[in-house]
Amino acid sequence: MRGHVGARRRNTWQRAAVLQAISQAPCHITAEELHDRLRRTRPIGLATVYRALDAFVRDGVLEPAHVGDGKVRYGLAARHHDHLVCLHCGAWEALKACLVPRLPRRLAPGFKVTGHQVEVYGYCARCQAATA
Amino acid sequence: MRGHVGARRRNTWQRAAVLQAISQAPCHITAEELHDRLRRTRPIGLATVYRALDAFVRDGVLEPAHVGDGKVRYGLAARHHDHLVCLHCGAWEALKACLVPRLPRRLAPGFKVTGHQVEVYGYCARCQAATA
DNA sequence: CCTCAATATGATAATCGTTCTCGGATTGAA
DNA sequence: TTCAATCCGAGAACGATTATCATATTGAGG
Repeated sequence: MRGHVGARRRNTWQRAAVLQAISQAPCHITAEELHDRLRRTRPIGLATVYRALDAFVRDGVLEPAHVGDGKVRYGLAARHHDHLVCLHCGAWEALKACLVPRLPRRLAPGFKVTGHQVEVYGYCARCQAATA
Repeated sequence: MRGHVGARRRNTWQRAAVLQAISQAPCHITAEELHDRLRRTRPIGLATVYRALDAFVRDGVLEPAHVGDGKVRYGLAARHHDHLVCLHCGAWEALKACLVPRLPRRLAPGFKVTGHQVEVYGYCARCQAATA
């Protein structure tokens, strides 16, 4: 990783576009999906998208989420990142309700909490039916 | 993914070794770490380790955990998978206490919950000090 | 105890998300 | 306007995981 938490960022249309696209996405989105959307308007490099996402995460604007499919998804830091994940087929869906409404502010000495993500594991209805 | 939830599994020393090594590990472990440990005793293929892990996850014996470093960690399904993750340097540490003691059994129609993982995001003490 | 089809293993190639490299373009403070 | 710091884009490199495939093992049935 490079840069600093409070490092000076330059304003470029690429970063503005990344942030705007993410804020308009219905839910968490991958770097590649973001790249595809942005490219429909103007040419933009994939590496640039990744760099912008990394910078926003460092600045606390975006938060990453993992669903176990090998891709990192990004969303605004204020949004929830709770998912149901099927251990059999890997299918996942976002949960509307937040499972951890009151997160302790001091979980470890000096650690400043800014957000969280919950992955709930189990078996989806379809996989259960297929093996009943 | 291959295999079935209730598929017939054969007993091989490789799978037994994988399960034993994981149950003895102090905390969540990656496939590569597992492979290195197992290889100290007997030769075993990395692909075999991955296949065994996948099978155990499908059978509900193991659960995956993600810390955002691009590697999947595995642990017994009963264990907690709560982590503090620094958004700046990527450092992480496991939490002893479980943040979601009472998970609702019915989050979605037909979904059978077996476990969960919480990632708490923020900034570690060192990164805060470095940019104060 | 044998047979044999189903399944597992291992070495390695392939995949694919992500990061790195580097020459050239932009930004913004002075 | 100047210019150093920073960013961009294209593609190579990287690394974790998965696929391939020939061979070996397992275990239910005879």
